[in-house]
Amino acid sequence: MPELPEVETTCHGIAPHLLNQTIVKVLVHQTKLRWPVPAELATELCGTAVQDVTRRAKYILLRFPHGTMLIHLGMSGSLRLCKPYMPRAKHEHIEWYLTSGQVLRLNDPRRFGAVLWAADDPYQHKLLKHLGPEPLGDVFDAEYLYHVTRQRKGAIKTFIMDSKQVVGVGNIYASEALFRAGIHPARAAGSLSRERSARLVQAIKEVLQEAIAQGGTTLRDFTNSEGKPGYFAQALRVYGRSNEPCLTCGSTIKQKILGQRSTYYCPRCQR
DNA sequence: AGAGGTACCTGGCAGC
DNA sequence: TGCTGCCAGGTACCTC
Repeated sequence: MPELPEVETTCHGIAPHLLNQTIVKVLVHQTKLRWPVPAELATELCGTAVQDVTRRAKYILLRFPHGTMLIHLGMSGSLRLCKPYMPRAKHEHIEWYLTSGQVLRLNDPRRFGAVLWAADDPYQHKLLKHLGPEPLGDVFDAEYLYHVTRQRKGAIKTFIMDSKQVVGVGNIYASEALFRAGIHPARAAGSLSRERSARLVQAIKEVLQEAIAQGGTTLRDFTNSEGKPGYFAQALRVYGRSNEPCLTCGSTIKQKILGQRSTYYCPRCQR
């Protein structure tokens, strides 16, 4: 579930419920996420208030007076606001009790997600420090993409999924953006012209913005912070459509593995 | 430096 | 019904 639009949707959904709320209690039921959940999380947060809720790449940042909590949803994570009397669901590993009477719960079946603590500037944290520009920001433009892809022989799809180059482009939206830009996913990144770089940047921004506007993708079970599904799944043009007709030209959508990830494309529209 | 592979983990599904 | 094998939206880290 969590690609950038899902994380943005989650962030947006939880922010009003968390801002200025004091943490009453933290319960960590499972410390084994991608990295061990730091012990100070359960102690240091109590009695302090959430000052800000922001996002950097796919990390959700909750700022407190004395540090920042980083939450990554990994491959299967979700955050949900509940009433304390609602029974804890399977895989709800961490609970943050708020003065409002609500509880924020982290559910993550595959446990690829992470909850970390940054006492100092979170942007200097090891995991955030080397991230590339935000895909929806001004830094990520045609000239940038053209410049950083020069001499690169690897596939363009793998390149745009590399968070050191640009963050937030996951497997689904990489396929979708390349389809919209008419670029074959296996094409060498360095072979893109200025014009095609511009088209790809535009397509990435569009596909992400549309998905955010519609509340994220529904694949198997994505639900936003209120438990409602996203509605972008129906807008996917190539992802998950192998052997179905291309919506533009009618050719058969192909699937191949690139960088160990399933990739979908139209062999006629994408060159 | 860049490219490619591996690891972390559970659940759902197809096929037998 | 139950087993096995495969696949899944991320990404840090390792080796070549």
